[in-house]
Amino acid sequence: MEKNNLLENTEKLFEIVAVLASSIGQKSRLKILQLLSQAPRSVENLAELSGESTANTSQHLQRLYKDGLVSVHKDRLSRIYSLRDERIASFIENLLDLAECISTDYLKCSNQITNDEIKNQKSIVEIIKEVKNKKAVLLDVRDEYEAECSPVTGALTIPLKKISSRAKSFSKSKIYYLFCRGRICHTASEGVQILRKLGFKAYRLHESPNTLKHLIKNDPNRSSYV
Amino acid sequence: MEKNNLLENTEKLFEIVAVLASSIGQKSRLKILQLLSQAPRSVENLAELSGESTANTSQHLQRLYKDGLVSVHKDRLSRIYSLRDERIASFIENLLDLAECISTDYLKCSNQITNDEIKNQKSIVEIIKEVKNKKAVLLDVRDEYEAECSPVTGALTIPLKKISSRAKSFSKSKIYYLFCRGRICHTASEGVQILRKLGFKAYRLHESPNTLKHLIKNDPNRSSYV
DNA sequence: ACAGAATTCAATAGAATTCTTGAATAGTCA
DNA sequence: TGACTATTCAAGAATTCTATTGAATTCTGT
Repeated sequence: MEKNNLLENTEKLFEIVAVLASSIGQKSRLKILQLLSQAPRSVENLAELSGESTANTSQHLQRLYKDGLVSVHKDRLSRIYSLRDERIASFIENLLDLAECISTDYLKCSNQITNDEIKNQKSIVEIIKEVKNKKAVLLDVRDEYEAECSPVTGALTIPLKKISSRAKSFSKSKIYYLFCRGRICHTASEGVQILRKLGFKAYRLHESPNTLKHLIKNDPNRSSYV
Repeated sequence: MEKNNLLENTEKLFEIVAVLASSIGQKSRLKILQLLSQAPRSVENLAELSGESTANTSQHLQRLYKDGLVSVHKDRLSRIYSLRDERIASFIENLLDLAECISTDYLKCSNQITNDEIKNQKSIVEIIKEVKNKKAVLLDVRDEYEAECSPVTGALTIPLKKISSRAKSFSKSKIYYLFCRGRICHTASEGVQILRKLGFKAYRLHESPNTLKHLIKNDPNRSSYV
């Protein structure tokens, strides 16, 4: 009897975890979660950004809600969805890391301007030190709304669109480290291309805003940020 | 042109990650992965343990293989599948943690004898210290094969079946911490019930063997284990 | 109260997944 | 070689998932 209960519980647990994973395991929903990990958004907004229809997006959001991944609040006519827990964002990053170490070919794609070039020479911690010492600049190239909603202390926010105009005030002696939504987003790569054409030293970081935020926070020498 | 490539890459990445997550997000496959994170096993073996048909298990294994989660080698007539990377095991643990913090009701199930009771009083690190100081005993109640394949240094292996007979040599003054495959397995709970009926102080740990192994390894005072 | 906006609902068609069955294959061991 | 074993293959039925459409709902602001 007791044993049966335990078995049932185990079954239930497997079920719950499987549902959770399969909730994430769908392209449209993954996109939505990726967007929400940057900033809260309305249904219409998410639909537009993910390129799906509104009704479809709404349905996916309802599933994500049911599975406990997102929360909602109302703002006038709209319903604003957000990630229910910050840990979901880091979990998805985790998933990307796993994909990286598992999938053999997927990231070998050609024209990526990443921190791979410098990865083995400089650790992200070193880079943050450089930024702190004003030898380098951390550039957040996401749009203003996202940068505002999940800000990275110590980073300069310059949305991709404005980067070429703002570059006039840049220094050729500094190194520019660009980041966007993280590994799955390529905005920063575009920014790097632009800056390099203009003759600056620019690299892309794969780390997500969230990761960077925490890395900066835990930097023992972070006093100069405050 | 370049921009399109980047967009395609992004799409591809979403796809890859979604496939990976949905590969994990299915009950039978999750079970298989959970089993494989303890020890390598043959198809027939996995089928039996997970309660699915052989053909079905074989098919799931093929999908897991295609998605890069498991590897195979032959041993006489059988094909022995194993987890392709240790990180997959910790990723799944991660997933379980996420489920824990997200799902509101799932773990409130009644008759669980867990380390919840002691969680807020003792951290797992303290428990390991107790074990080191011989005040407590760490009991691995998985079967011999699994315990042998993913051993935890410092733990005493006593499979559930043998626990009541082996308990004769136990001490009433010590605390017994039991663990099994981790959070999703309830063998340790059964063991706790048995030991308590016999009058011993027994608790279940939720941590997986892998986690415990690492915790013990990183214990600064681990010298006494060697 | 009413026009309009944002979202959800309901129904459906098409696609994909999962499990089952029974046969086919490949390899072992005597 | 030939019986046997473990696994895979192939085909199909049942189920579930996804995207689409257009209507219904709910709420805002006037």
